[in-house]
Amino acid sequence: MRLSSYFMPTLKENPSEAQITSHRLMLRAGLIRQTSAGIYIWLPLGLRVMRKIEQIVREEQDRAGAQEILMPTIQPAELWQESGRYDAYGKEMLRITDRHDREMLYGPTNEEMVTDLFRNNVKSYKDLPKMLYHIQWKFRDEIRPRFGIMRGREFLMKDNYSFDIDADAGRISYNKMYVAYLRTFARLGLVAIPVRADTGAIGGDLSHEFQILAETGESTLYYDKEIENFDLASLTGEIDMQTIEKLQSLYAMEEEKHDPETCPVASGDLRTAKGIEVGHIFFFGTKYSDSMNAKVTGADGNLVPVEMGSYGVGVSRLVGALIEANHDDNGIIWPEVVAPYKVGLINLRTKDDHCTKACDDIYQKLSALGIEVLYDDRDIGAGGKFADMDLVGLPWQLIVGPRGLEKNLVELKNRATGDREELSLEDAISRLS
RNA sequence: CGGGGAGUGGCGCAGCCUGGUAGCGCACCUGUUUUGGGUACAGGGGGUCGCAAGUUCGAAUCUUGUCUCCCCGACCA
Repeated sequence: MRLSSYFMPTLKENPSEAQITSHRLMLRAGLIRQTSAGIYIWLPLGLRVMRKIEQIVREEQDRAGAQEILMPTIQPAELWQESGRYDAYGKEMLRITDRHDREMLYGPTNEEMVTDLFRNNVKSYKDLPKMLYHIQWKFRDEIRPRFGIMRGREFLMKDNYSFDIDADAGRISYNKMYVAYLRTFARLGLVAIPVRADTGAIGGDLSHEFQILAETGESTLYYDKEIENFDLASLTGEIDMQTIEKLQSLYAMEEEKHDPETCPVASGDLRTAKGIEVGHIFFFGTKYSDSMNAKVTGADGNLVPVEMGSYGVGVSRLVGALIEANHDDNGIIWPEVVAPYKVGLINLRTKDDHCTKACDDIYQKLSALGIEVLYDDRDIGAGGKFADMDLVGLPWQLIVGPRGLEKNLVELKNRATGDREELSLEDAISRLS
């Protein structure tokens, strides 16, 4: 992509409304723009990052045996009246009336809808287990949206729902998602600690939140320091049951679940930290299948309510969380797996025909190799290009100017380490492929 | 919802107290210059001051109402 024609409105100064780093950088690097409190437009660069995160989440869901569907954002109130949550949910639910005076709502989550789908179409234990997920926009009318995308009112969430014949099978589905989450966050290069959590409005007795440690986090965590021995950011391979059991046996609690009186961990071994909740998994059994009459015929011929769980990942929130975890004073530092482009090609002298020719040539070669390149071919000063490229945070910068070209050299800069290397054109291209 | 702060060109801000129809930096456009970390100079375009009502000869400035945004708290799949 040529920057001269790309929509990437960067800001030199910090917008006054943004307090935390990720919010500031998302505005400054041209990832998002706010339209009203907690509601944002995703600009090209931000959308590319979100799509990449979404894809990693999707791949791990599929790998765990879940099947992707797409449910609507607008739901009929009847389903929620049936489960009893229409009244229970309160003002966080955005209620809408259509032209026929029918009560509708913008979905904050989809348990009711997916339970309805299930009961209408699945009748036998032979069709179980099933896991159905979608990646869809949600709306929660938060009392106070804040921190940019991190606590927005509209947000993109992956939510998966499991259906099993009994509680034991349900626990297996739960653990499959537990593993999928460990792998998902590890692939994103994040250390996400699974902590036991309150089940809140969802209900049930088993729940883990996946928390990324960050000072700007809204949750408070207490955990056994032994958890730090797990290399959580590296769990991208097969994860055996032993690891799961060990990890789940260690003390790790979200604030509401932590009780200093009964905590078994010695105070010297107890860590406390702030965390950003990026995932939350629940096993709630028959809470919805009972109230909504979602039953299947068991092997013995009797009808039994299905055992269910639900599993959420805050996809849009992860964009912010990744920035909180990966930045410096100059801007964002994207991990390569989610970077909007892999390489930023900087033409230091667009008016120099030789230099521009060389850059055009590199751009074509890299593009032909399938490498995502953001090519700064704008007619502005070198300083601005360096500053923008650092701000936007692409993993590699390929800096090309007349001075180096005289010696047939270009400069390759690693955004994360700041290391620079002078290479021949050919070597630079092969290093990036 | 309780407490606090703020709405003046795209962004950051000054002006408001002591009313006289708007200013600075950045960004933008033109030209020259410069070019390896936001180059310099000159010229230029753009706002009626969140909205409404009121006071006044006259309101960005005073009064009242209202909307929006931000921060702290409560809240929170």
